[in-house]
Amino acid sequence: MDLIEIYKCLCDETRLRILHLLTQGPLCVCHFQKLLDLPQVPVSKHLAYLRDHQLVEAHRRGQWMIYALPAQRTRELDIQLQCLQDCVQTNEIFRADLQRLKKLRPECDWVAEALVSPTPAPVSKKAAGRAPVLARN
Amino acid sequence: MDLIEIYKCLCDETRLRILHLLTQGPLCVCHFQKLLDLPQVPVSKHLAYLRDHQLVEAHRRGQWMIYALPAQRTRELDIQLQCLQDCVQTNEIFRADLQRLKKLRPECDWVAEALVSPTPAPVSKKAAGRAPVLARN
DNA sequence: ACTTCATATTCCAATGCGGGGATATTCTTC
DNA sequence: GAAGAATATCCCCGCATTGGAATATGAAGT
Repeated sequence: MDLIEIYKCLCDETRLRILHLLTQGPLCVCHFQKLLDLPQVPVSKHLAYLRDHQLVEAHRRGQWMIYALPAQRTRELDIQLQCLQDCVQTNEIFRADLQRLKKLRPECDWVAEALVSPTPAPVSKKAAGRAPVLARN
Repeated sequence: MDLIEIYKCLCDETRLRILHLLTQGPLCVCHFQKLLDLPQVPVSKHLAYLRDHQLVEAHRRGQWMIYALPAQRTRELDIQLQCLQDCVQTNEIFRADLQRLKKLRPECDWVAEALVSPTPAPVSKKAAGRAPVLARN
């Protein structure tokens, strides 16, 4: 049953926050590290979990992996994402996430552009001028 | 976070089916045994799980425990239950559950009445004439 | 080629949950 | 108060999931 898999993805706070952030647009791993204030490994694992269950899509651009909500979504997923939006409005944690995302915007806007670029080829360093630098793990 | 607990309750197929059935009205344990075709222990356990997380309420009436969706629901729960309804429309398993429930109706209508009865005192055998008899475990 | 950055995977220990069997509890009836 | 019906709880086992540490992969720059 598809629906169960969706709920399994949604029943973890970190994954919920990730999905919620993705409703605002694509992001890459390093952004999640900053936004969620978590080390790289758990972030990667949660993204892998979501990817394995087709709740997100991953696209490589150079050394970055860009994560986004799937372009084609099942009816269930669409409904659930909308529902999540409704539930989350009044929640402190998610509101704070949106605030942090707003501040991080200039640093991660290139992601959305890189994603729509017709050539999935690596992005040149210049184009990705705002590439983030993060400490290991 | 409240929302997470709700999702944890929803991420099991049996519990989803239980909640879905309850949206049609209150039921007691023996009905779930029949409707879900599961032994008593797992049914009781899932109901306990849902009860512990306040997704359902339990009311004793004589030797029966009647389970129902909570009279007072949080906004999140209301939204999620509505969402579940939407998602479930096209699903074979849940449609089949509704069919079985329809057939079982004469046998479990007394539950709803017992629940609204002003005196939470035990129901007399006569009033509960259709009381079910089930094999152990 | 070597280094560095970004990200993924693997290994391990801990935990939570589901199923089954047995048993306990609560209420009703006789 | 003893028996029986409805339900709950306990114990044990297996499995999925999670976090941390270490390591591997893949791409870019020099």
